[in-house]
Amino acid sequence: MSVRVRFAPSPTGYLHVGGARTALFNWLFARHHGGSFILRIEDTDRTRYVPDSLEDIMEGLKWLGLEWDEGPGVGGPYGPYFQSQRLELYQKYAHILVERGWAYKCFCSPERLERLREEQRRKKQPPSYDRYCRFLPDEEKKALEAEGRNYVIRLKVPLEGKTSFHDLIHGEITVNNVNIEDLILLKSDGYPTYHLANVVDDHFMKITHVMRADEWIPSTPKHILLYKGFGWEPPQFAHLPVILSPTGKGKMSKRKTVGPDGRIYPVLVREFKEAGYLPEAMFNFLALVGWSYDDRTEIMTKEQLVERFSLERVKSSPASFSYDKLEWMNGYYIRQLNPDDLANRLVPFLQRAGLQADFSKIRPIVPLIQERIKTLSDAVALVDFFFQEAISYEPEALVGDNMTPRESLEALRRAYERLVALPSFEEKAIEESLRALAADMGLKAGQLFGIIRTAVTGKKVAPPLFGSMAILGKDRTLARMEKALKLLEKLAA
RNA sequence: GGCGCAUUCGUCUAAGGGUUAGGACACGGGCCUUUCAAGCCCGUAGUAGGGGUUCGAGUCCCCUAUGCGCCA
Repeated sequence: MSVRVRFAPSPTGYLHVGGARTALFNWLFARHHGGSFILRIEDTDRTRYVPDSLEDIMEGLKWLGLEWDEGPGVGGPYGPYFQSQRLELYQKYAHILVERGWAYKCFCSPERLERLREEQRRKKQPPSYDRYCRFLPDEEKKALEAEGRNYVIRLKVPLEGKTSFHDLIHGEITVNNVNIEDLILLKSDGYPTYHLANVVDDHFMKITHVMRADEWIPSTPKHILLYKGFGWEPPQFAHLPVILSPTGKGKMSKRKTVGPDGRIYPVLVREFKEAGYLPEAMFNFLALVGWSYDDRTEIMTKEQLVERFSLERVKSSPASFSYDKLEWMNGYYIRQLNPDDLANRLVPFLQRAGLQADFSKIRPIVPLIQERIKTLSDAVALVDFFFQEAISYEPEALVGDNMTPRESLEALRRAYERLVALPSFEEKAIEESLRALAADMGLKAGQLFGIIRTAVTGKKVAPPLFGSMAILGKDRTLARMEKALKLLEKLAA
């Protein structure tokens, strides 16, 4: 039997890294086994619906390269893939369960349930339904139904015994049935709860492996009971470790975007994209959250990950999300890009920052910055001076290390004269000329170049100087130096 | 509160009962160097605590602690 797995998000929020990792593991598992990856939308909670979220989820998956074989947009033989379009199915099967004696109608009013909860709270008991309607005589039930009273359908959980299942990651998990309450399967408005819809869909969509986050472990025994009630073979379960925020406190998905240090920490896939992370780096990084290949291999292509992925090597303990490591890996992936590719990816980031950038202008700059950026957005602060007509900086920054303003002025003036006289404004020629000048003047290279760097780029930290000057061109370089000379004259006066 | 899951360097992880407990990120130092990076070399640092089982425990069992999650 071929492997069929699904990612089943609710359109109640944008795609976050936790969801993305779950989707990724499902996708890897499917591809590894030559099976199918299905996208199913669990949109039965109308109150929490977030309008853009469906699009965001699909875009996020596509950005990461997790294309689905069945689901929205592509269809498939087991649709529809929106739960809101399958309501009759859930209703039908809820009632089948009632007929089979595995579930019952519950007519308890919200008021009675509230009183019950109140009382349990007072007695410090765990709140749970007291199964009042489960033991209601048939005639009474019929009467209530004839009256037209609203009802929900609840699962008739065995009053004793244990329910257990084998988890592919955690091993045997067992709970006592007394700890499971008679959960609602079908609400009074005819909408299913998560549990019912999930089990019915997984069955009819022929899902073979359910891979989802750890937090669903406590629900799984309920699902097992449902499968039993229906007489269906349950799928295999694999509960993935949760992703914790970098502090290790709390789930990553609940983390706030702005950290205590004021920095922006993305949590949504779209935020990572906007921050300039590469999808291939995210893919590689996310694969390593809770899974590893061996004791040393970390950089892996998509193909290698598909080839190597296995559930046996998924950890059972939670992992906290390391922005440091992601940044490093993203930088690594950026360095591996071919320069044309990188230039293309940089364009939108520079344009969004207000720079008049296009491929032809950026391409020559790429070799100067490729190994200096960790995210695509890092490039902005490094290259803005290429695109601005006027650059600004503190005049004091023009003074060389261990030099006076007067000495700095002299050095810059002589540098200017040499550059004016240069027949070719090539990187190599510029460097040779200025190195010779430093030697002539008895200056350290860093002293002279530091002055020029500020004059030309307006920065203390910038891409390699001579290459930058060559790209900037003779006219613009000299104009900036003239401006700097004036500033230095004032300082030296 | 009840139930569940988890615990190896700061972080991510490796170690089919027997290794000087390995690698990566981060951090520190050095080399290279026009700044910053990148690259290379070196280093700091870990089996939560306590009991067992065993010739031998990071690895198996129990307890405690702590963290996380689920149910309201």
